[in-house]
Amino acid sequence: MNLENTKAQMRKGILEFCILALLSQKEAYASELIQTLKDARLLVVEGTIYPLLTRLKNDGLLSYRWEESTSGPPRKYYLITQLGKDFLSELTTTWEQLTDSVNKVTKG
Amino acid sequence: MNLENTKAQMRKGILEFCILALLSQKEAYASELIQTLKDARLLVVEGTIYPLLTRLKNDGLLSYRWEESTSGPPRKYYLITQLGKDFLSELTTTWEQLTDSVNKVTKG
DNA sequence: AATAGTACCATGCAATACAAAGTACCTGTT
DNA sequence: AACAGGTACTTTGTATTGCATGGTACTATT
Repeated sequence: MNLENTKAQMRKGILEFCILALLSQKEAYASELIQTLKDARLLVVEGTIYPLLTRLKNDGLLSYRWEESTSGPPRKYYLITQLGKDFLSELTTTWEQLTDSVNKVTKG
Repeated sequence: MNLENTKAQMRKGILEFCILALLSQKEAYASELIQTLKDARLLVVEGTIYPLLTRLKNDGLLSYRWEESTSGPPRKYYLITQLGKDFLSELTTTWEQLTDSVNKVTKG
């Protein structure tokens, strides 16, 4: 039994929620999202976020546009779609219910 | 993209936490735990909880004892161990930090 | 041209929730 | 005693996801 592993498991599923939430506030590219999440103590790495962004895009929740950068290769800015906003709304409810349930159960 | 699937992913890792928390309050057998979690709107099924309980037992976080029932087959009552209590304490901290981080990120 | 930094992408593995099917025990009815 | 129904525990296989790892490509600086 490994605490780090359990932490990783707890993170499962919430990244999708966090990323949609962040992109609903402001468009961003992958490295930017990683830094934002890192600042909030939510560790994410490239190998996690790139496939996730691609999946969300393929499902129509996100779109993207390329933008040149003055300090490196071009960046892929992701934007949330209307479908993404709708889904985010449902995820918000789900998250609230989940935390409520967990708190009830674990605080006896 | 499926909401039910995402909900299931969000549940990942927290069941371990919930079960340890419930067993720290009172010993219980699997069907009893399923009912308790169901009442708290945390759906769990047999195929999920039995392997989980076995895993927690194998890792020394739980122990169990058999008890005869007057209305069916014998029941396997699980009890939390000291190691389980220590682990639960760490999971509690992890959960609090995680929800705090998610709320900060998603509430912009 | 060589290096360092930034950004994106692909592959393979490990862990877990769940569906589904199966085993076993007990009680009550016929 | 045989059967049906309910309760409880177990096993197997699948899908999904987070992550480690390695790779590609572009830019700027030296």
